[in-house]
Amino acid sequence: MSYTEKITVDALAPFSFDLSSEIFSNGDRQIRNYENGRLWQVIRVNSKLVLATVEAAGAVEKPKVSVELKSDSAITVEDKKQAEAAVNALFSLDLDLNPFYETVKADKVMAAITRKLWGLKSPSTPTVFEALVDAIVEQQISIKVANTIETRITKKFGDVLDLEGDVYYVHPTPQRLAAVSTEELRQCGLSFRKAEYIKGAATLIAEGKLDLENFRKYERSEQIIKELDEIRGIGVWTAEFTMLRGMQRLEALPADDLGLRRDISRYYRDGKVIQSAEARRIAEGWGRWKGLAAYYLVVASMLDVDV
DNA sequence: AGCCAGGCTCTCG
DNA sequence: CGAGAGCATGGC
Repeated sequence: MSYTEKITVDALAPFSFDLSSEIFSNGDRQIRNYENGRLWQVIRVNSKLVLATVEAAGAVEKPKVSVELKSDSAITVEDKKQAEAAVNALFSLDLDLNPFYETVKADKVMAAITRKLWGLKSPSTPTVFEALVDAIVEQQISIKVANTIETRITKKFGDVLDLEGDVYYVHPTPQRLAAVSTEELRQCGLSFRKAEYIKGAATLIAEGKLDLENFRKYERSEQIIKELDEIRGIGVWTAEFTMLRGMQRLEALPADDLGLRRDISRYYRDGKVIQSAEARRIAEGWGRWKGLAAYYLVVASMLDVDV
C-alpha cells in the first residue's frame, strides 16, 4: 500500500524550475533524476522516507512548484510541513537572486550569463553531511568517476523506500557510515584513505563531537572553513564545496578548483589555462556572490551557453 | 594502452 | 619545512 499527498511551494522570483533542475539530468532513477520536466528524490521527513516528485507551476516571475509526496505509510500534516521545507532547501527556493544580479551588472561577461540563465538557483543537499561526503569522494578524481562511487555508496548503505516494488534509496546517515568498515567503503571504489576520511567524519558526528548542521548558524564563513579544515581528510577545497553545496552559503570561491578554473577561463580568457590567483582577480566583481557566480559558469558551460 | 582526473596526507631529505 | 609520492577507478 502506498500513500499520496500533494503540496504546492512558493518560490522567490525570479526562479526557473527547468534551468535549476537541469543539473540533475542523467541521474540515477533510484536516487534522484530530472526527466521530462519532473525531478524526483527521496527525502527524510520526521525520520520517515517520502518520495518527492517536483514539477514547475506558475512562471519565472511568479514561481511555484507542485510536489507529489508518496510513502509506504500515511503522510501527516506535520510530514507535509517538513517536506515543504526540504523541497525549499533542495532548490534554494527562498534565495533572492536580485542582489546577485545587481552586483554583477558591471561585469559584462557575468551580466550576459545571468541574462541567459535568468532564474537559475543553486541546489543544495538535504544535509551538510551529504555535501561533505560528496566533496571527499570528488577529491582529485574526475566528476564522472566520483558520481559512480557516490551512487554505489548510497545504494549500498543508504536507506530504502519500497513503493510497491519501485525501490528508491536515500543518502546514508552518519550513524550508518560510522558503523561500516573501511573495507566495505573501499569496495565502492574509494581509496582506502578516503574511506578512512568518510568513516572518520561520520564517527565524529555519531559520537556527538562534530555538529555539521550547527555551522549554518555561524556568522563568518571563514570560521566554518577553518573548523572543517582541522578534520582529517578535509582541506580548504573540500570545506568550500561542503559549504557551498550543503549550506547555501554562496560567497566562497573555490579558486583552486580545476574545473572552475577551466570554466572561468572559457568565458574570460578564451580557454587559456589560468592559475587560482587570476581566478580570484576575475571574481572580484562578483562581490559576496562568488560561489553563486561560479555556479552560473559551471551551468553555462554544461549547457554550452555562448555570450 | 597509458594517463589523467574538480586533493589530501604522509614521508622524506 | 617544502617537495613529492601514492591513492582507486572510469573515460578518453
